[in-house]
Amino acid sequence: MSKSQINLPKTVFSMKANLPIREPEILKLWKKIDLYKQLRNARKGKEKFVLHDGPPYANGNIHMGTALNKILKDIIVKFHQMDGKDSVYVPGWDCHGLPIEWKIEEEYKKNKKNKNDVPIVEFRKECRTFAEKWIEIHKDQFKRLGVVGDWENYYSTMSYDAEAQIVRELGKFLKEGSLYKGFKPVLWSTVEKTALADAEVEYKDHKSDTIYACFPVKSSKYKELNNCNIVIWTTTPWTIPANKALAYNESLDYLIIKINDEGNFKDKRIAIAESLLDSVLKDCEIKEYELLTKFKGKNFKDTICHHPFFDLGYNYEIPMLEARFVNTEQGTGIVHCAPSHGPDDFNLCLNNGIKAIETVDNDGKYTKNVSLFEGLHIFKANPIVIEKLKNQNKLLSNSELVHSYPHSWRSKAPLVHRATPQWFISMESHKLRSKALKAIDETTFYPSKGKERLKSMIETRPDWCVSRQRVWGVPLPIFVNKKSKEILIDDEVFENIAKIYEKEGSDCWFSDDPQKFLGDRYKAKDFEKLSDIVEVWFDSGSTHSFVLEKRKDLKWPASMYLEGSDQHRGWFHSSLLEACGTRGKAPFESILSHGFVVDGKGLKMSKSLGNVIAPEDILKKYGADILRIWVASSDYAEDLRIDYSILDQHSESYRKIRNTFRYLLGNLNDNFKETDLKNIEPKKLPELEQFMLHKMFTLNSKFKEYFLNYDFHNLYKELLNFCTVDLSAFYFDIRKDTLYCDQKNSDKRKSSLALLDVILNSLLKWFAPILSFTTEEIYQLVSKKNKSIHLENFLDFPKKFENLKLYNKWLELIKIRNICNLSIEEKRASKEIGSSLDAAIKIKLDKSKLKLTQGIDLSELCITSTAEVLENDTSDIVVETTKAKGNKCPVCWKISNEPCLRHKI
RNA sequence: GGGCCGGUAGCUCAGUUGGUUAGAGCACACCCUUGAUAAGGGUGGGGUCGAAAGUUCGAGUCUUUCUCGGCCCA
Repeated sequence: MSKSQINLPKTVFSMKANLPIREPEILKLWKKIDLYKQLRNARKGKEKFVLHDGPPYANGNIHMGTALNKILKDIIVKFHQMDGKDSVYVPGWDCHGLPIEWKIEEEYKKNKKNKNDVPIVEFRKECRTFAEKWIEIHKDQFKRLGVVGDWENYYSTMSYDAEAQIVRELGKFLKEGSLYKGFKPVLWSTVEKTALADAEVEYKDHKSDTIYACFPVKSSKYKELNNCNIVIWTTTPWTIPANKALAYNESLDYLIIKINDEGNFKDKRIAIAESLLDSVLKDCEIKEYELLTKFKGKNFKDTICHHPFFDLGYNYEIPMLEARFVNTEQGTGIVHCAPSHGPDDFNLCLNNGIKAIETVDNDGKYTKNVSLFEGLHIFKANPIVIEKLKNQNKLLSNSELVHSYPHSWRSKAPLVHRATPQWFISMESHKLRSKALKAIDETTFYPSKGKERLKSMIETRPDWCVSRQRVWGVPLPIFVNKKSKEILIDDEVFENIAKIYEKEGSDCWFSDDPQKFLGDRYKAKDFEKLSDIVEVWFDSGSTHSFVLEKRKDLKWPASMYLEGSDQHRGWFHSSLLEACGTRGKAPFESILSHGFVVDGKGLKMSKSLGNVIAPEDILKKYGADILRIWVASSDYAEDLRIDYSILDQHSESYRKIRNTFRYLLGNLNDNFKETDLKNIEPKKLPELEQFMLHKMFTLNSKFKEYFLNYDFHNLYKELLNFCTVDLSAFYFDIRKDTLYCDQKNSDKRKSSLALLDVILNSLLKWFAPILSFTTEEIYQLVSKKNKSIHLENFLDFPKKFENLKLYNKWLELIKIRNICNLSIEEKRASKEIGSSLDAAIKIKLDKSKLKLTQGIDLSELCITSTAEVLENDTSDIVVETTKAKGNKCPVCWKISNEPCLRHKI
């Protein structure tokens, strides 16, 4: 009977979210209305915010890191869009490179097909098809996360115009003269037959053969060294045939000892570092010896040795060279140098006029430059080197050592340093380093620590090696004159190549007549055409040139680059260098870097630990909005933890938010009236509503500040607390009585409904960038405009909502309310009352507080049947709770001796 | 092995220039409600701030060492 008299909430908005089912339907809607196009139209001519997408590699399913990255991007893009900007997002993919080549080769192996039998062009086509396949898969996976972007017109590094522009960019470096041919050892995989990029190298334990070998002194200015043997220690015996020098440190102390043990080395004199004496004696099992001389390293100057294989035809001089990198951590204090097989060796020898030569070929076999070993694979050479040293009586001892050693991340095979011709961009010749450092200073970093990280890398990095000896990439557009050995530098030729690529892609470089690229002014027979390709970091480092600059809907530089913190050495780094080299400026105004996704304990996800969570699992179990909450609520400046208990927690928060919306919709009966906030006159509303408007005004200010600083975890927390603390436990709870039990047209009820409208509107917009699906679900329900929530703007809260004086007064009232709650709870605990409406409270306040309560119904505020306010002598707030006496109104359940004023029965 | 960053209640996070008994929400426990109901309200128990030492009248906040974790590099 009484239920018919009250206004209970009614809405079609269900409590159960069912996101995994509902979200795909919303995706269909976005597709149907072509949301991205509408977003662009809605902001035509407005200030642009361009978040330039760092291209993921088109290979394999997305993981949590990718999902985090895309969601974070999407949240930021949506924030700026709702802030009134033309917030453009063009997704892209990185397509060239080794991992895809490797996949195709794997397939060949499965099908017993030999890669060398396949024409390059055909192989490249397969790579392209492979990348295309994964782009499509990625696209669907990213869309499912709620990411809105120009999916139809995405960019890729393998598109013809991208390949063409990459050639133009390289042309700029060539023309400038900062791209040069160098020759140096690079980490080489004899399995993949390629040089490896830094990012492709992983260090793990490896068992190496170790040897102590003797280099007899041929001549020395320091007479004590004559007839002496210089002892070296190495973990790579196979590099001994390539030895060209020995290195010492002039500041170290060295010893000459005479071995007295019986055997092949009896009476032999050896030189080693003093501090390594004990370990050498132990390793070489030298028991009896005589200390002859102690001397400073500088005495090694101008000493010449013989190669241990001198008698086997290695009859050249081995000079001893001073080097600072020699230390006494391990070995003998003298280091054997093979300029073809180590960067330190290479540089030291280069500075002393000893050139590196090709000693090992692509397959890892010794070349004809290495006598006795030609054709032998280096990984099979150690025993032979050891055998020959033994035969020559130059081997003091040999053993094995497990140590950290570079391996290929793909094949897991150990790598070697091997001298190869390579192409470099100089950091110094055209001041690239200083240009880049200046550009970093002009960039805003979120978090700020990113600036130092990138800076210190640029400060110390060597020249940029941009060549790779592979096939799936953009060919280096280089012709070398056969006679003069000079590089052909001609804008017309570069542009001709670019034009050709724009039409047909870069495959033709490998198949067509070179004359096609040279044009009429040069003769193909005069030039050697390079077959190297450009390393992929140059590809992605050039995206700004073929995406930001070329597309009319974008701008250069981008407003923001956003990637994982590893990209300080990756995309941030290569983009910075490429743009500074070609344009003198960074291609970005700001950089946002985020941490890595780790498990609930802070450990990295790995198959072996079994702690891997895939985005797909989360979408199936929770839905994208929960994942988006996880992104928004985590502090991306650090690593981001995730596991199912964390997701459960966010899932609970989501329900709280959803029920907040449900309460609003229910009381509004799904009739949302969009009111212009400017038309609301706070002074005409009850104080409680005024208080809430002030709250929302300040919340909105904080919201703006947080979002402009990309401080989402604090922003989300603020919104969540508003829902739980200010709405659910306070405003909603108090206003239930009015909303349910007042006459439909009572002023107070109408005021409250008006506020509910404002709250609903605000929450929808505040949450839209994060809860993209749920806010859309609600907006479709209540908006009569048939348009997406994401097309809306954030609300502008008029200054008149701010009322600090009233706010402070109400903070005092809330303090009183809290004390009342304590008192009521006591009576509840002792079972005297149950519901707070069973209570009648007496509140004793001092004069000043008493004054505050004038015109305030504290029974309404505390949700009790009655509240009596009395004056107190002290400043204490004293509350006394008793069981309310009288009759319970069957409608509003308030207990009173008087008949209910609102509900006359 | 080196460089950088980080370790605050079970969880996600606040803690301004070092200064009173370290905060919030969630989770948990108990109670109430049954007119937001696989909802809602109230109350409460949880940290000594990764560990140790030091500087200081006073340190989560500064220094050093150690430890654990992450990223990068070798």
